[in-house]
This record gives sequence, C-alpha cells and structure tokens, in this order.
Amino acid sequence: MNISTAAAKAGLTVKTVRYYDSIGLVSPYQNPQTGYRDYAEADIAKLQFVGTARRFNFSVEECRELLSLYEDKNRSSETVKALTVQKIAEIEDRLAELTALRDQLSHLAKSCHGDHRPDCPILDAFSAKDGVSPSL
Amino acid sequence: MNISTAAAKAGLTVKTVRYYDSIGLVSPYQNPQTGYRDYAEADIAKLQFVGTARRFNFSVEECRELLSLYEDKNRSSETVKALTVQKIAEIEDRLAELTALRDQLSHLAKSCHGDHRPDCPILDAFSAKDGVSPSL
DNA sequence: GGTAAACTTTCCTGTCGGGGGAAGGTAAAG
DNA sequence: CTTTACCTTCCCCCGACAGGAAAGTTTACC
Repeated sequence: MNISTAAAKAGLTVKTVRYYDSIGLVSPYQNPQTGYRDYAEADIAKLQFVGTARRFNFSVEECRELLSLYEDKNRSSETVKALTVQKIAEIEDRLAELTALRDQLSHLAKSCHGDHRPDCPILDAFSAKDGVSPSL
Repeated sequence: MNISTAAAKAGLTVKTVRYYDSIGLVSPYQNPQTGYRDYAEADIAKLQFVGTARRFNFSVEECRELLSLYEDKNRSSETVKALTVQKIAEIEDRLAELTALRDQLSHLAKSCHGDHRPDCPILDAFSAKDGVSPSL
C-alpha cells in the first residue's frame, strides 16, 4: 500500500507518516529500486496506535515505548498503567495551571469596562511591579 | 543597567531578554563602541510587563500588541479586553480538551489491573480500529 | 598597571513534531 | 506515449527560547 493510502487509513498526514519512518517509529518495507515505501496492514495498525496515543498527549518517544510494549506478547500491563497514570498526573497539573490562569484573566476582564476610556485594569495588572495584581 | 541586572529585575533569563531585543520587542540603548546593551527603568517595566503577559499565556506577538496598547496613552480599553476575552476562550477550549483526555485516560487506567498478565485494556483501546474504545 | 575572573557580544545549533515547497524520479490511466 | 498523479529526498520554516563557542569588555584585586 502506498504512503498516501496508509496515511488516510491511519488518519494521519503523509508528512507525519514519513516523519515516523525517518525517526524509526513505524518503518515499512521500502522498495530498493524505486525507494517507494510499502505499508503492510501491520504497519497501518501501528500508525493508528501511535495516532491514538498522540491524541492522548503521549509524546512521540512515549509512543515508541508504548509501541514496543504493544508489540511484546510477553509484556505485563503494569508498565503501561504506570505510564498512563503519570500522563494523567501531567494533564492534571496542566489543568490546574490553566484553571488558575483562566480565573485570573476572568477576574481582570470583569474589572475592565472595555469602552473607549483609556484606563484599563488589565494593562495595569500586567505592569504592576509587585506581583500580578494586588486584588488577586 | 547591564543585561543580567535587567533580566534579574524583570524575572527573566538573559537569553530571553536578548531574544526580546532581537525580535524588536524590547530594545534598549546599545553602546555603539562596545555593543553592550544598557537597560533603562522604562525598559525594565516593559520586560516585566511582557513577562507577566507571557505567564498569562499570551504569545510573544500578542505581547507586542499589548505592549503597544500599554504605551499608547490614548488607547481605549476595549481592544485589550477583547484580546483578554479571546485568550480566556482559548484557555477554556484547551481546558475542555484536557479534561476529556484525563477522563478517558482515567477510565482506561481503572479498567487496567496493572499486573503481570499480558492483556492490557489501555493498549487494546489504543489499537482499536474504530475509535479509541467502544466503552468510551 | 597587570591580570584573572566575570561579565558581555554575536553566531550557530538544538529543541518538538512536523508543514511547505523545490527538484527530480515513478506509476497508473488514457 | 503522454499526461497526471503520485512518490522520493532535501532543505528551510514555525515558537520561544537554551546551550555553548569564540572573542571582546569590565571589574576586582594585588
């Protein structure tokens, strides 16, 4: 199967699929005469797998690790679970960060009348010397 | 004031401060003889302003826009408020995305026993052909 | 005044995960 | 046989800097 069909089946772009080959993540058979890549069904499955894991915020290197576990028939599930739990923790840290950010910005937006007058509590907060805003 | 003192006062790294000069965001006087940058108090204020806005997830280009509004004494606050409201929306989109991600991963982690047996619902979900997991 | 340490400068490379596009070879359809 | 649609490698680009080399400058100490 050629690369564009493979990419379409996996829900990825051709560029991405070629990139995954270049870093040795999913490497199909390559015709030595033409240089054309030839994707087998097993390669498609791997591409889909990686695509899904990427959507779950796993890095490419983490995908490599998950993929090796996925291919290891004698694997244990504990490593995978540990990776997942760690990823959940990372996501929750980021959630807390973004929530705090949103709350502070919402507070600022509420205190700003947003009209044609020049004074602006948002800019004042950004230029406050000590900390972001006295009221936060 | 030399660059390291300026960076320390603004809570940024020297590399970052130099970068902000290189892109024309905050450019101090530069001694033509030695090439040394000389930061005035007004430059420090701008650096602090940018640092705060960056912490609020504004991009460098958005910081440039905010900075020009900050320096414009005849500005109206509506542009700033609009930018802020848009930023809040972006953050909320990201929050929703991450929350969904976390919930799905949590669900997968719960259904995985995490022992030495080879079967693993997480990997199964990642390799599911249609969608992530039938149960999600 | 000399010298060594501690700054400073520019410039180049690397990060992460690819996207965009050029130049040139190949395959499939008519 | 030709056109078109694909494929290949190659290199530069993104954001927002970090790391480090080589070379010039300032500062501190004796």
